[in-house]
Amino acid sequence: MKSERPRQLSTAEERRETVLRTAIGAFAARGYWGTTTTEVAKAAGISQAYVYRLFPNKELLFTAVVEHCFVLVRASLERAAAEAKGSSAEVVLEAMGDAYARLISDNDLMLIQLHAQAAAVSEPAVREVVRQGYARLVEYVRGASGGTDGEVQEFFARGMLCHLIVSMVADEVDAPWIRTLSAGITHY
Amino acid sequence: MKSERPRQLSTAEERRETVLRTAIGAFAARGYWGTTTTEVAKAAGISQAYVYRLFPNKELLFTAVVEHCFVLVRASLERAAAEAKGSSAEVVLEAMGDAYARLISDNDLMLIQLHAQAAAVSEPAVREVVRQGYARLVEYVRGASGGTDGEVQEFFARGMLCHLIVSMVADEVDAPWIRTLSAGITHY
DNA sequence: GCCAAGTGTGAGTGGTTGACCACACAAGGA
DNA sequence: TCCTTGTGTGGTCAACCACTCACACTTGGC
Repeated sequence: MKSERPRQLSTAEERRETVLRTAIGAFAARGYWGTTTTEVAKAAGISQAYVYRLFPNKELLFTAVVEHCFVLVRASLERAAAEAKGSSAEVVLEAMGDAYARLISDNDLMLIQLHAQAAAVSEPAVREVVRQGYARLVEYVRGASGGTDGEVQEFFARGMLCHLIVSMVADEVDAPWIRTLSAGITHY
Repeated sequence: MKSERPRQLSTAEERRETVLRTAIGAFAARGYWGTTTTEVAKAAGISQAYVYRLFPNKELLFTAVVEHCFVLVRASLERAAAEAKGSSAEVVLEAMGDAYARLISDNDLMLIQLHAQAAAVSEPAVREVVRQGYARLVEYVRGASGGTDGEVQEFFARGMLCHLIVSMVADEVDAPWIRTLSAGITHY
């Protein structure tokens, strides 16, 4: 017979997905080295020991989270590109930029990208995931928009500028230099 | 009588400067949370205990290093702007970009900026230094180049793109997406 | 030579971290 | 009912971290 609640315990796979989702918020604040596995466990509502049942070690946990974020970003761009299909490269890129702005309105997605970049410097496994992530992203943006190399490059340059603005919590500051940096960058 | 070597011990001020200089290399790899004060001490050739005589705590040590890096970057841009004085905004900005490319050819300067950005997210003291640093940088670039808001913005956007390229150690990879991202970015 | 001020370190301290393991409990088929 | 398989945790541990302190050595003025 089927019980009322489908299950009392989750399957390991379900738990892994929960951890992946909630760990974004945990790692977003202090990145790879500054975030403890206990914090990740608390965010997922499980014990710290169980984190190590689901992931072999901290590095693979982090790389899985980063990979998951890249998937989310790509999915968001795909939706935007689908809606703007058939338009000029400029319009498609603008739609993608807008989708990105919406996606990261809670900032955590973007902060993971920033922290992944920082960790990539000295952690080869993270570097590989970041490379793969941007490789697919760049090729997807190029293909879906049909933009030139220059347009695609500028698309990502603006994305990186977003990281800077968010990491400085620029919306707390009102000054000419901030307005210059964030000109034309939508903020939801 | 005057001894052969002017001094056997350094003054505290000299030591502080040594630490500031050498700590750039130490923090460049793993950033604020991933770098231990022991590593900083080793890079400076002093004991870990003495680091704490020269700086009250790790946070103020790191912010001092970040501040020092901003000073170096600004000085480099100033030299470039002085040489290109009187030219059009485009030429001055190009000279500055080239100077920046030369300055960070060893990558450590840039990596400190990246790690400072990452730490700024959750460390208010670091955030303040980063804000101040970019505030002066943006205003200086605007003033010295006479460029429009858009030109200045693009100048910094390209700088951020540099951070991404360096953090991924992109020069190890040869692929279309890498060439798209790093098109026109000088590499010494 | 003496002494006060400054430079520098070895040897810790308390607290935290990533990782591990024995064990308890739930599920569900035989 | 029993028993295998899988879910989940408390308790622990060695290693490590930021930070401290007592103490030794140098310097330079007298």
